[in-house]
Amino acid sequence: MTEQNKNPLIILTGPTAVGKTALSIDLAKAVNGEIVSADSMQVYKYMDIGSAKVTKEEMQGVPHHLVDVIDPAEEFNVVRFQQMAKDAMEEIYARGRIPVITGGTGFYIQALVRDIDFTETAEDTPYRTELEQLAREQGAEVLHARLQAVDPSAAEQIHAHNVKRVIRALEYYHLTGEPISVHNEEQKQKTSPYHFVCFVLNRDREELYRRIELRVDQMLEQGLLEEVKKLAQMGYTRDMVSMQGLGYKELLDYLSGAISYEEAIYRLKRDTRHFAKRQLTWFRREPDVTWVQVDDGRTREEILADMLAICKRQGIIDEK
RNA sequence: GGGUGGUUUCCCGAGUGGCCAAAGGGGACAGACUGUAAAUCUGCUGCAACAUGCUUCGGUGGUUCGAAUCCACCACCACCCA
Repeated sequence: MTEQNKNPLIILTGPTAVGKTALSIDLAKAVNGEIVSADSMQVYKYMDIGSAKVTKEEMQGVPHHLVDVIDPAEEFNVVRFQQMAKDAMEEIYARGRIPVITGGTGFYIQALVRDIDFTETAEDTPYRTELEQLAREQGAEVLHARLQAVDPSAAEQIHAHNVKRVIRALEYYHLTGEPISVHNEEQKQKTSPYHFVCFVLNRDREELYRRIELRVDQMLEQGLLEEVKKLAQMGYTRDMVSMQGLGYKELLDYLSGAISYEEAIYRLKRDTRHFAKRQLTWFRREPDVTWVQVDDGRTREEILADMLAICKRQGIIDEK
C-alpha cells in the first residue's frame, strides 16, 4: 500500500494541561474532522471535572468519540481503546471525514497508529492473581527469576521491581508459549497503516507546571471533591482502574481518612507534574512526531494555520 | 536584660573528632514502557581535566596530624524568664 492509498489521520497530543482541547476543536472544524479521544480517563462516565473532560459547549458541535462512554466500574485498557477507536474511525471515514485523534495517553496513540497487535491473548485473571500473590509473599525477585528462565531477553529489559510488567511477560508466555520479547520485536517492525501527522504540543516547563497547579485549584473550585464523593457513594472504589486516575485516587484517600486534605492536594499537584513529565519523555522517543511550541508568541490562529499548512504539505488534507 | 535550643548541600532532615561531598526523604532533572499507561518501574542530583583534585555544613578566628563535629567571639532564628 502506498502512502497515498492509506487513510489520512491527524493526531494532536502533548502533556496534560498544555491546551490540547481548545486547539483540537479548532483543528477538527478546520479540516471537517471528528475527534477521537485518546484519553484513558475521559472515557469514563461521571468523571468530568477530574479528567478535564470536554464539555458540550466546548465541542461546538464537533462529534467526539470515546468520551463519556464507559462505566467507571469497567476496566478499560489499550486493547479496548484500540478496538473502539478503530470502529469509530471506520465510521468517520465512511462519512468522508477525517479523524482527529486527541488526548495525552501516548501508549494508546502508539497502539492505534502503529496498529500494534495485542489480540493474541485473552486476559488470564486466575494466573495473574496467582502471580500477584506470589510476588507479595515471596518478593519481586522470585517472579523475575521465573521470567529469566523462560524469556531471558525480556528479563533483561524489565527491571525486577516492575512487578506489573514482569507479570504481563510471564502471562504472555503462559498463554502463548512464546516469549513476549519475540512478539514485541515483531511488532516493532510494523509500519503504520495510516497516512498521519502527529502534533505534540509543548510549552515552557515551568509555565506548564504553573498551569497544572492552577488547573488543580480550578478543579477544586468547580467541585472536584463533590464529584469524588458522589462516585464513592455510587460504589466505585479505590482499586478500580478508573479510580486510579489523578484527582480521584488522592481525594479518595482523603475521604477514607488515610491522608489529610492538604496532603491530598499536594500529592495531586506533584503527581500531575510527574505525569506531564512522563508524557514528554514518551513523545520524545516517538519517531515521526511534529513538535509544536505553543508559547512562542504566535497567536492561536497562527499556530492553527501552521499546523494546517503542514497537513497540506504532507498531503493529509487537500488544498483548499 | 537573662537563660536555653538552634543555624547542614535546592527543601526537610541525620550526622557530635578521621571510615563525610556528608544517611534518609522530598523536589528537580533524565530514562524505560507493546493488555492496569493519569498506571508501573529505573537512574541521577557540590564543582571538575569526573578512580587521584578542588570548594562546602551561619561568619571570623582558634585547638588538633586531622573539625560539619571541640573552643572563643559575632550574626540571625525559636522558645522561656524578666
